[in-house]
Amino acid sequence: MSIQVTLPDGGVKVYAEPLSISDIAGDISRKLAKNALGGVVDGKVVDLNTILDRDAEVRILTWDDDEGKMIFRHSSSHLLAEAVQNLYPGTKFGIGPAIKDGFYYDFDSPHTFTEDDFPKIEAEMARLAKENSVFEKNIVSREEALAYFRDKDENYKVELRNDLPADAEISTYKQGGFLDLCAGPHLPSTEKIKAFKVMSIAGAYWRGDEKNKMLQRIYATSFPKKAQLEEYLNMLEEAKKRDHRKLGQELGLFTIMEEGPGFPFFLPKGMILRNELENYWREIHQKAGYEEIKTPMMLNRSLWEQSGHWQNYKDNMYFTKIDETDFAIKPMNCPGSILVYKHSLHSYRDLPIRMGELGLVHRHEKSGALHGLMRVRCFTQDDAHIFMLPSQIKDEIKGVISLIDGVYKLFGFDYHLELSTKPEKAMGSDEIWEMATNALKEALEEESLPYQINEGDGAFYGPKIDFHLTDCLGRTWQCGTIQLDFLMPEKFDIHYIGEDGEKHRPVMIHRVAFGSIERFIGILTEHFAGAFPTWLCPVQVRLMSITDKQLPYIKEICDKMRSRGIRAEVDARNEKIGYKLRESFQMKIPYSLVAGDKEVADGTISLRRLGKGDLGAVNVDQLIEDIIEEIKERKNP
RNA sequence: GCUGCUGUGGCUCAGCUGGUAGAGCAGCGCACUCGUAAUGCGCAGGCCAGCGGUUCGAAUCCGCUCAGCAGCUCCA
Repeated sequence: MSIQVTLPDGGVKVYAEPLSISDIAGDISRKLAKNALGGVVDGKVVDLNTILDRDAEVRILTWDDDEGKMIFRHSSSHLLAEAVQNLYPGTKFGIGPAIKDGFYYDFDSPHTFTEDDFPKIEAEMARLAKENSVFEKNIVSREEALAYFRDKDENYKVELRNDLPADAEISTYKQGGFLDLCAGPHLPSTEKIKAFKVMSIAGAYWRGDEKNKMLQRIYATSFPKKAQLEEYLNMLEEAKKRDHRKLGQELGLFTIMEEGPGFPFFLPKGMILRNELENYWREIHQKAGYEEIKTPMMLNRSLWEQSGHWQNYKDNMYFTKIDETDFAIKPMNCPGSILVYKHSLHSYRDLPIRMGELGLVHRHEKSGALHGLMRVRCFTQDDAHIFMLPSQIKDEIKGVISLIDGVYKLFGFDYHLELSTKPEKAMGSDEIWEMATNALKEALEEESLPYQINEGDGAFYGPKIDFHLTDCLGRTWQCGTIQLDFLMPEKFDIHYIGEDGEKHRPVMIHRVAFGSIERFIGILTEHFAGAFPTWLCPVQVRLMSITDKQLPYIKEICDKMRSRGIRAEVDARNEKIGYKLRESFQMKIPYSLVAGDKEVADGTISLRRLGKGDLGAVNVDQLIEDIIEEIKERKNP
């Protein structure tokens, strides 16, 4: 008998006797043996010490593989649980999975954890890791599992065990003095876990259900090397510096006051940025054949009942009364757009009709959900609704995809697509849903765009394509969405007159590119760390003089720039040049221009470009043309 | 909404175990007229989130409310 192992590169190794994944790694190279964290056998992730006794395709997992990281972090979470078990007797255990960037474990403990406990927990974890306990796997019967955890009064584990399918193989892993109900896989032993840090503590509902008890969740992260942990912590620091709430405050873009929780105020500087975004938006939509409308912020309740929003979202809507009649503040723009469509008759020749609206919507978000500009109670959707013939669906979807693609490319965002399918609270028949979902799929496939399926995450009236963009720190944000809708046209009984002179039902697309302008500004702020492209900058140029003597000279240049549409200002304060420059940099102003006697004599100006240092004296007129060009082209820094 | 934490001048923060507020920055004034990330001096600015309680006395202790932060839940 021999065992044939096929490796990812297509290479085949033949072994005479059963052997472990770890042995295979060792046979490939010493380095791989050292770095191996687990394996994949015929597509299944397994422990490194799993014995292979048959032919299989094998891949060795290291830290470079996502699955490898998951194994490492999952084992780390068991280490955390063991530390907590030792330090805080009486604690019951929930679940402890690996997540992106780390892991957590949920505890139900008589002790209330605080940050002060972190060093103690870390020290205990370090002690346990050094003991290099082996992760022992045991297959147990349902009864054994039940008996063990019931005896220990581990009611959460008992619940988990009870919910496992009757034919499921139940396994436990034990390292040191900690035994957990766990499917694995795990590291061979704890010694590889060299660098870890307890990050935070937070409440979390048992099994993610807000009806259940809230447990204490300890978040932590771990790495094979100390340097990697340091790097990760530095990245977090960087993200913290870029926090749009902090930068929004420092740069004077927006503020949120106690008087209006979740209702942001845009300050003059933020308003400039916002208007620039909206100008850009109007420009590209006008080119793409959209018309712009504005619909009322408050409309009769019956409209929302007709659309289905009342039934689905009334708890998150704001209401008021006018003369005994209920009105709702709009949480969405589509019913308004539909009324505009209905307002006149449409011929098939007029379709598609693309109606855009920068619509201010209000939604009652729970107080705990609010977060700067990212999650607010009123925001502006850069919305549009396309009414079209069924035959136009694919082309319109492609058109929208290309429009949104252009928006993200402009800011240098990468993105990926997700297709969200029928949710539980969907309206409409399965046939309609299938038709709509297939239309979206076909459009994506014809454009050869890769996408993931996001099962059950569609809107109640239709499936959607979501754009998830990645910022420069690698974080992802869901922004654009394209929703295909056969239902609203029916609910609102809208139609067009076809070639045959009869009434027909149009199909609708709902779509946004920015998503929420407020949120997009938040994302841009973090993406650019406040150093926006010049075209978006509230102040594009700041002029300063060495002494008061050159003030008239820079004022003249400032006027010239302003007359050409550049947002320039003079810092006329009687301060040293270093002081004035410092503030200019802190305000992330792209162009800092300095004039002393030399520049006045030569008719030049000294240029210091944000992030590029002192560029020396330049010709003023040429500089003006360059800046105008940069703004016009909407170049990135 | 839930769990935990926080709330002091425009901003960032100090204020030990309760004795009725302090700094830096920003602002204003004066002097200096200066070459690429903070010139010096002076002035002004706070019912310590709000309400109630304990106490001879509360920014400090307790309760409630509001707001914020980190998660959870939710996000058409």
